[in-house]
Amino acid sequence: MKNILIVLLGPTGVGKTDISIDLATRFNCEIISADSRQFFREMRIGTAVPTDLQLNTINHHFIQFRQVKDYYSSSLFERDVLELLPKLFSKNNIALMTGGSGMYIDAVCYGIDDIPDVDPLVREKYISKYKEEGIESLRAALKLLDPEYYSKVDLKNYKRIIRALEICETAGRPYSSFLIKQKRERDFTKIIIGLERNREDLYNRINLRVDEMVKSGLEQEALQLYDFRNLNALNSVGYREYFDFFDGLISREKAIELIKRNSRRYAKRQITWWNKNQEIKWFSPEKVEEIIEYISESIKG
RNA sequence: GGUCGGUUAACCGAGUGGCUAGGUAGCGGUCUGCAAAACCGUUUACGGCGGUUCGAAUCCGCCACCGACCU
Repeated sequence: MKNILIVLLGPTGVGKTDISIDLATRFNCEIISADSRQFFREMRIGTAVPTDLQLNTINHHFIQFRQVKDYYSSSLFERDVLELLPKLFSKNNIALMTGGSGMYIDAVCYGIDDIPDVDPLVREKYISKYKEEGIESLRAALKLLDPEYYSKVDLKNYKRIIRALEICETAGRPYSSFLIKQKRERDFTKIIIGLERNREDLYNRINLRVDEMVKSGLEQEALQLYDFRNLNALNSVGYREYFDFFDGLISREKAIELIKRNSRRYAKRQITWWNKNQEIKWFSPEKVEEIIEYISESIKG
């Protein structure tokens, strides 16, 4: 019997969590969360982690298993998921992965090139270089070390340039030489389900959900994480806006308004990411029966 | 009824005769390691009708609407 990974994806607020519970119950499988912020145990309200009831009903993996100070990446996620899957498949040939982090999902589904780990000090060096000398000096360095990538990158995006530079230095060869971009074969079948709603409904849901998070104490949660505000994990919608409020830069109302806006934009970016993936079969979250039917058919076929 | 001020894109808002202000929201996109990140692109509007002018958002007249004050 072949192993199957059902992937349930969709923009933030579309309704993935509830459906993932339905599907996991129906197919008697466990859930792998592919949400780059739900990984962190200190971030609960702002990342809309499943309820305790949901977590108790279905076995979840990769939820709140790291601390905000920990380093984690899509590559580590690929490794960890591929390590976990055989264990899940030994119990049942179906597993369900759900989430909204496009790059993490792609890493599991299609693989990601092997690129050496970077010494944090090297990274620090280039970050300082950027801060002190500006992006122009980064460009100049990249042009020298990796002209091929230089001709392709977005030269205004300092993050991309820094990444390339730190790899060049660590490996002693151009970053672009690592970018094979070959899809990896997987020993399981993927069934990729996308959830979509019309834009207006989605945005209304996002706005309402933010209000609910606020009622549930998002401000308090953010306040507790204030000391960690410079960590990458906290450079997240729902937290950084509150940090600005704590710093007196904006009003509380403004912070909440910005959380809504930034969540909407995030959702749009997610949609854009998936737009070009022809493997995704899209459904309305209202049509759970159709999704189940589609999965059942795919499993048989 | 009168006097004055105002009416600019979804919103805010600058612009006094020719040269697409700007901002925000929205929309579209990029993407191989902290990705809920970072970055890029984008909407040619001047309340209505006439007039002056080679040319009007800009000047003139009338009308409509909004606001303030007067009666």
